[in-house]
Amino acid sequence: MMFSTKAEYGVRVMAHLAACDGSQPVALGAIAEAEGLPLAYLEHLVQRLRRAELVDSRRGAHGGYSLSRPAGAISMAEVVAALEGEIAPVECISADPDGSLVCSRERDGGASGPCPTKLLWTRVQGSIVRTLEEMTLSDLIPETTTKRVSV
Amino acid sequence: MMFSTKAEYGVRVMAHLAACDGSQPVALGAIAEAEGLPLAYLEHLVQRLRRAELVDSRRGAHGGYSLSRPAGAISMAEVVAALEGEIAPVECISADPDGSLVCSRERDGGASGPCPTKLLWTRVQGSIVRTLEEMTLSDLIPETTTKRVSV
DNA sequence: GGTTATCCTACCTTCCCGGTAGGAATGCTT
DNA sequence: AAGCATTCCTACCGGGAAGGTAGGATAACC
Repeated sequence: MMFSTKAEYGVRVMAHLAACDGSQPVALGAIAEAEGLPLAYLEHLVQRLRRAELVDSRRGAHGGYSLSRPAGAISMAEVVAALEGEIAPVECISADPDGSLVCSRERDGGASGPCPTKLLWTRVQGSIVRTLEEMTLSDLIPETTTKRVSV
Repeated sequence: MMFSTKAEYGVRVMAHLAACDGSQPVALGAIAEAEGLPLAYLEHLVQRLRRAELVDSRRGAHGGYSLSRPAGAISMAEVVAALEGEIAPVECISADPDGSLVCSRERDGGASGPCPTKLLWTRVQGSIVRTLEEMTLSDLIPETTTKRVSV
């Protein structure tokens, strides 16, 4: 298992929101009950989604959460990144904008060339990120479930 | 970080073996020292590789490990699977040859259709497995390091 | 004002990762 | 045969994170 339940649960919440009519916010309690997940735990996850500006929140009675954008405009890469953090298969590949972190293999001044395993992990990372970016929330909700209001 | 150091270290060991002349086994202690990794820990990992029949072992003096097959015939998918176990991004996708495990969303008799998030995770899994299967150990070792004996 | 909900912080518990330890088995070498 | 090098096996352990709980503060609606 490579992703934690943060991603698993969080994606479900997003899918649930996408499946609902977005005209009014959905209370997290309703989602928790429908999905059979602990409310208190979902609260943590949805906060991440909110800070990433993927959902809007309304407090108070009849409050809840709603997608900040149409489902088709929210890539799964954004969702997973918000929940799980940076997408990197191994520490070797962990983001270093400044390139400070090199595989321990590269410490020796690069005489032996770059870490031979780096190629593998960058490719794996690339393929994961690419497939996540190719999908949006709207790809998760079957047509029948989508609001057919405007039909 | 999605893969543990088991995969990271184990792949390094395999890459090291692939880079060495395979005519005689390499002691794990030498690899541990060269890669700067704890020997006692590598022993665990290399046992997994051995049980998966990816490496051959020879005990006693001048013993060690060697690839069981030419590097080009060992896919990285095999290596990672041996080290990390089944490749599944989330529990939802965890292998059930018999299909017994369904997402909790699918418990309700499937009235609401299959778990909407399943599509996402199966695609992610597919892309990971595919890229791992496309690469072999020989892709990790630069030409210069490869034995140019038979040239 | 009371109710409904989000928001925030702190805590707790269980699991597994990364690593250690110690020895038994095996095979060279002398 | 003795000794050494190395794999093999089992057990153990400490720390950290994941998964989850608790309690209250804040905000909006009625």
